[in-house]
Amino acid sequence: MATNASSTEDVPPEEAQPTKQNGEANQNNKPAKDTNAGHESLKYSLLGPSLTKAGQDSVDQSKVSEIIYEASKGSKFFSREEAKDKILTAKISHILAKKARLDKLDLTRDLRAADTLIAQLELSRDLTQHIVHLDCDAFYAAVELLDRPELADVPFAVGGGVLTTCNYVARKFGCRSGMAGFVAKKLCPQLVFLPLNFEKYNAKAAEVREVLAEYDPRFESASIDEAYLNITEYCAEKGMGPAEVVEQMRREIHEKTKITVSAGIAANSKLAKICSNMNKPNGQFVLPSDRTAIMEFMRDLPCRKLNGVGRVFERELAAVGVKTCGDIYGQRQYLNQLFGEKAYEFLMTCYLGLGRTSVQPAEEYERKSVGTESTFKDMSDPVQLREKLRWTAEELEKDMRRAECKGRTLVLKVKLHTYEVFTRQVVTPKAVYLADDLYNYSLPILAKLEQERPGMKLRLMGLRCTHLVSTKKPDTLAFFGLKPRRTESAGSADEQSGSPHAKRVQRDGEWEQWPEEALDGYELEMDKDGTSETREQSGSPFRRHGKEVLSNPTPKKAQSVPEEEWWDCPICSRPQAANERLFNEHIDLCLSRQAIRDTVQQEAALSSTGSTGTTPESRRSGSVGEKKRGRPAHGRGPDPRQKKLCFG
Amino acid sequence: MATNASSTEDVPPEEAQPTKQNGEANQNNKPAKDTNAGHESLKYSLLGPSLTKAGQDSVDQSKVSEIIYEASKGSKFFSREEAKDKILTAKISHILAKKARLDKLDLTRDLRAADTLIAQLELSRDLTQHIVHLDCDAFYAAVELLDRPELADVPFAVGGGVLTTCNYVARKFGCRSGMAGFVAKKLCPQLVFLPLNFEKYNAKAAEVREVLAEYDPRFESASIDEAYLNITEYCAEKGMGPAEVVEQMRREIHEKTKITVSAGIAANSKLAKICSNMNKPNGQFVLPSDRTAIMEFMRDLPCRKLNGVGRVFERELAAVGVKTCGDIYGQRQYLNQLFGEKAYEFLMTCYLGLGRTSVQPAEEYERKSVGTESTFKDMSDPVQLREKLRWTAEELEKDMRRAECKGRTLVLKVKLHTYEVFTRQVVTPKAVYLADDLYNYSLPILAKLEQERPGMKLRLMGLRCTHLVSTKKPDTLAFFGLKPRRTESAGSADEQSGSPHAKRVQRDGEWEQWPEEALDGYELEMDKDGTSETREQSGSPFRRHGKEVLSNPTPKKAQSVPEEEWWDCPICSRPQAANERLFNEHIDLCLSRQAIRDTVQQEAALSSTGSTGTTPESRRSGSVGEKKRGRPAHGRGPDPRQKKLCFG
DNA sequence: GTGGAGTCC
DNA sequence: AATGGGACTCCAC
DNA sequence: GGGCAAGTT
DNA sequence: TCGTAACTTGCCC
Ligand SMILES: Nc1ncnc2c1ncn2[C@H]1C[C@H](O)[C@@H](COP(=O)(O)OP(=O)(O)OP(=O)(O)O)O1
Ligand SMILES: Nc1ncnc2c1ncn2[C@H]1C[C@H](O)[C@@H](COP(=O)(O)OP(=O)(O)OP(=O)(O)O)O1
Ligand SMILES: [Mg+2]
Ligand SMILES: [Mg+2]
Repeated sequence: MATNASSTEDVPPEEAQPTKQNGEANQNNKPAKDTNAGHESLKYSLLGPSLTKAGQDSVDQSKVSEIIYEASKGSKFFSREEAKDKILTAKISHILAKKARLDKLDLTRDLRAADTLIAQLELSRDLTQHIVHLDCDAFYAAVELLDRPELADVPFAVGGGVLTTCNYVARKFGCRSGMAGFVAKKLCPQLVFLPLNFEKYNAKAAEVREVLAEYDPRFESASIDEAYLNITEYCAEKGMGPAEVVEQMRREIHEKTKITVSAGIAANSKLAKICSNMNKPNGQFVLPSDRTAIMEFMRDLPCRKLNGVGRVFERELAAVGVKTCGDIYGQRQYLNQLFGEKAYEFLMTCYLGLGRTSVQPAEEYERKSVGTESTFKDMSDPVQLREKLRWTAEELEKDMRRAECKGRTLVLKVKLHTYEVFTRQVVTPKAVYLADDLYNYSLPILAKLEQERPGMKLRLMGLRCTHLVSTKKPDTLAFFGLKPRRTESAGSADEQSGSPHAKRVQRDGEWEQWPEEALDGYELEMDKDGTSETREQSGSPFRRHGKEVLSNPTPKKAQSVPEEEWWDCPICSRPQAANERLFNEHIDLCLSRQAIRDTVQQEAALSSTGSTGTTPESRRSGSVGEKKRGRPAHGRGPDPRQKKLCFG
Repeated sequence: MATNASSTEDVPPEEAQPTKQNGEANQNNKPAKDTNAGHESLKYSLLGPSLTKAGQDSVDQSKVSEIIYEASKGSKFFSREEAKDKILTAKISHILAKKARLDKLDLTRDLRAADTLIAQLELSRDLTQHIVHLDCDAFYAAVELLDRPELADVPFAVGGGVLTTCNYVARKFGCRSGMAGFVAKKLCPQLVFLPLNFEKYNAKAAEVREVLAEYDPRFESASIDEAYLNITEYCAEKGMGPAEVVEQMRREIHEKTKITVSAGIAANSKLAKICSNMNKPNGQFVLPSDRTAIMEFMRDLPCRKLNGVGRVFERELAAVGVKTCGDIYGQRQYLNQLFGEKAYEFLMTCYLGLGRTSVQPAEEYERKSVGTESTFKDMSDPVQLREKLRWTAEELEKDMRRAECKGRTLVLKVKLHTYEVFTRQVVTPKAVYLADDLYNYSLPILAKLEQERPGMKLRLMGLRCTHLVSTKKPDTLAFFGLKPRRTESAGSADEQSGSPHAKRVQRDGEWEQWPEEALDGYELEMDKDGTSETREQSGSPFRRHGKEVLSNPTPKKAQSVPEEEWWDCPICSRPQAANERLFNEHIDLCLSRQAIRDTVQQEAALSSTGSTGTTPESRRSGSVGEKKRGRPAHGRGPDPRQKKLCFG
């Protein structure tokens, strides 16, 4: 139990700087402290990705770290982590070297560029909106607790092999999301394991959203247990303050759903997200919409708290002297060169505490991929692998049906027994979704992989479709503002096995049952003392905790919408609004689809604020919808839930 | 007469590289070749700014250079040029040093950024349009020749102190635009000097434009003697090829106006501009709208031929190994760091041979400044200087009346007897244009300047208004497409001495006569043997060869336009369309005028192609006007005549 | 925003 | 003896 | 566009 | 009890 300096807090270890001290150590030809220093960062890494985000601390991280380290030592997983840690350490010293070389250069240009950017960004600051980020407390655990009230005071976790979450009792022991079950058990031998019940979580999530819609009908579901709301309008109408509104909302959620939520209230979504973690669980935090208050808040905020900053980036930043967001300013002249344009701009907005002030329903975003993957016992037999691929393809077909789309490229993913991951993709001659197609097109690349590494032993296989084309009718949904969901899609346009199969049950995110594959059935039900050790079954078709795009529940009145006519694009076969000009525009667009897509994307990235790009979609907006200032009704933009490092 | 290597052609001298050779020379402590090397670049510089553009060569530049050098030697002007040359040489060695330091760095990121940019730009290539650049041959000279046919075969120039142009006979002697008269006389003792007659040039220019309107009613006047046309439509309608059309057009111009023009035909305006110089005079050149043809054309094109590349940039580029546009590619990883974002992007588009394919009438651009300046005998007496300032202010008032605008900031410019130039500006508490105001507001900054440099001796004084506010009614002119000019502006909105004084005579660019200031009258008429050396009088109110925005002549039918109503913005006092939404939008905008202006500007610069910014103006466009593909009816954009290095 | 430099006609 | 005038853009501060 | 690393829930 | 699954973005080649 090495009680080294600064290891009782969840702060990252100091980077071993190539200083004189280190040089001296090398002179001795004996890296005395190096073994230890190596452990430092590795141990920190082993703490897992969800470290600071979990909210509750007051845990002796050094003990936790030690236990995890001991539990992990020697495993293949550990080796892999070790290797990655080495690589990262090398990468960081490379960064530092580059910074040193950069220092010899004249950086005034970069400095001024940064200041210009800051000034420009500052102009875009909007403090007029009240954005709320809501996050359910220990969500899966909370849901499970409703059915198992006796677990209220005992530490328990949801998920077996890896914890998806655990209750706050368990967190006191150091248990966290993403932690291996057996490690958690070491940390907390009394820990109870519960299996996953996605239906329940989805149903509960729907209940919560039901309440949210009253406060902002255009709220944005950011994940199964999170949402953003813009309550500016609500506050104005009701003559209430934001904190007051959120208290009421949280009370109402608690009453109606019996679960507790935490909330952050701030001028933009990035800040709100950070704030929702401040008073977890069952609390809320208001960051005043005041420039200096925001700047001070950011100044002392550890970078790791930022939404796009994980273990790796945290270490890299710390190495160049950036630990808090306030530190960013002092290093602004390096950041572009060291970390690239995107990260640089992201960090700038973070330093300033800027973020999105728009909030848009999830169904206005375009899903970009559908996939499935599973872990299994090490496998190298080619026949078995083909069986597994077949099975994976069938799983994927189900998901594709549910998603109502096909894919034009197929990605095969494998993880070796060493935890090395490889992916290989093919573009299919046509958009596919049937298991047969998925299998037949992915088989060759699996074969090629086998050839590349003969006798490879797999622990995971996955398939994913990208370059999706929707088979849903309401492709242009967003153009006309929030259209109610009952499209029912009696489509004849894309007859190719049109799968009018997927009917959604209203508002609980369920769908018609698919024939449950009878499989390696571990239908485990863990008892409370956690003795019956069963492998988690993650192959259930209800395992979704990924992308499930549901309409926001309509709060009161259902608005009526005229029945539109649709024309199908001969190129992409997506239905289009029956308007000649628009249709032609779309075809033009489609003809150089990818090219234009890339261009637009890059442009959007370049021009940070306001400018709307050139797609016909964006051209269309502006005539209908909310005229609420600062909350324009966007057409399908990028997915704001994702923490793209880009501001906006 | 030093006949040094490579001095018989108009190529710039080699930069004295800081190579070993140079280092050795320094060891000798005797810069043996340095004196010579210094002369090289200085002589080249003395050749004047309009070197390669003049078109005709086959002149022994070494002789010319030598004569100019000898004629200039010892003058204050020469000293100043010498000093500037030194500074530039130093700057270039600084650039080279930076490049060397850059070489120690990892430039793969910059390299890839450049390649990405190239790819992106390539996507925007539009080869579908036929753009023509027309340029009158030796324009002023050609116009003068019509009245003096006996000068056909004798070398003559227009303008006294400095030649504005000269005929092609004179050019054989090395005479050029911008050359000092006395120098030209040394080069060509027989040279005849003619005084300027701006009325004639403007009238003739209008005649030419009359013809142009038949071929493209939306042609763009780029200067008094140049225009861009998009003849794609015309070609299609008439079933003629571009070369054929342009031949016909040039023939027609020659028949109707008796002057000859040269033309370049290419896929975009940048290329067309270059091409119009290829077969001057009275010739045309077609660059095939074929990617590889264009790339090859650019590959061997000296950078100096590019519209934004002058003497200085040419030398800087040559120093880093970029002499032709093809050379740009090899150095692309350095260009951003060495020359800045704008120059970098500009050079990239040049390497690719890309440029604007849009052409828009001049009246759709917004003038940004109005000014006047004049050179005089060295003057340091404060009283005289005040008189001069007073006179300048009065000149400016006239120009402001003609321009129908006021200015919110005032720029005083002085040139010392040493040719050093200084400017000082003030923002006026309100928009001004009256001579009294101009004088009273600029006097303090003149005084301050006098204080800064006691006893300063001036050779030039100028005043310029910027941040203009128009007092014309049709502020929103561009929104409704090309509106005919007869606005007549019986304005009552801005009553403050509304100056309904400026009435324009139709289509010849003249305006009502202002009381001619009786001044130091040198009403010179030079005789053909050029013995009577008189100082050019440039103070005439008809001296305009600057910005005179005239409507394109309407080719056949005059379109009728409904009489609009105008509301005046309480902030900027500019008239606005009488539409409540638009008006409110405008006011919002005005309230944070500068801030937003800057933002938009920067954004426009950032997002290179297509994206349209966020001003209400730009939002408005798109519903009316040409639906011609690739020729969108723009709202007031930036002035494309100006060679901003930005691609667009 | 200010001042200087470069560019073009 | 002696080197223009109007306008615009970009950059560094 | 392919492959991979990183981040988030 | 034996280190998840689904999804996105960004960088590099
Ligand atoms: N690494 C993970 N893998 C799979 N599922 C996860 C993972 N992390 C979280 N989840 C699931 C389970 C969580 O209950 C749910 C919401 O996550 P999150 O909000 O981050 O934590 P939490 O709601 O469980 O606790 P809290 O928000 O109180 O910290 O998402
Ligand atoms: N410094 C200057 N350089 C060039 N032209 C100038 C200058 N000052 C005034 N002008 C006027 C006179 C020109 O006739 C007119 C058009 O210029 P420009 O087209 O460049 O040359 P040009 O028409 O005289 O000859 P050409 O086009 O045949 O080379 O602009
Ligand atoms: Mg949560
Ligand atoms: Mg000309």
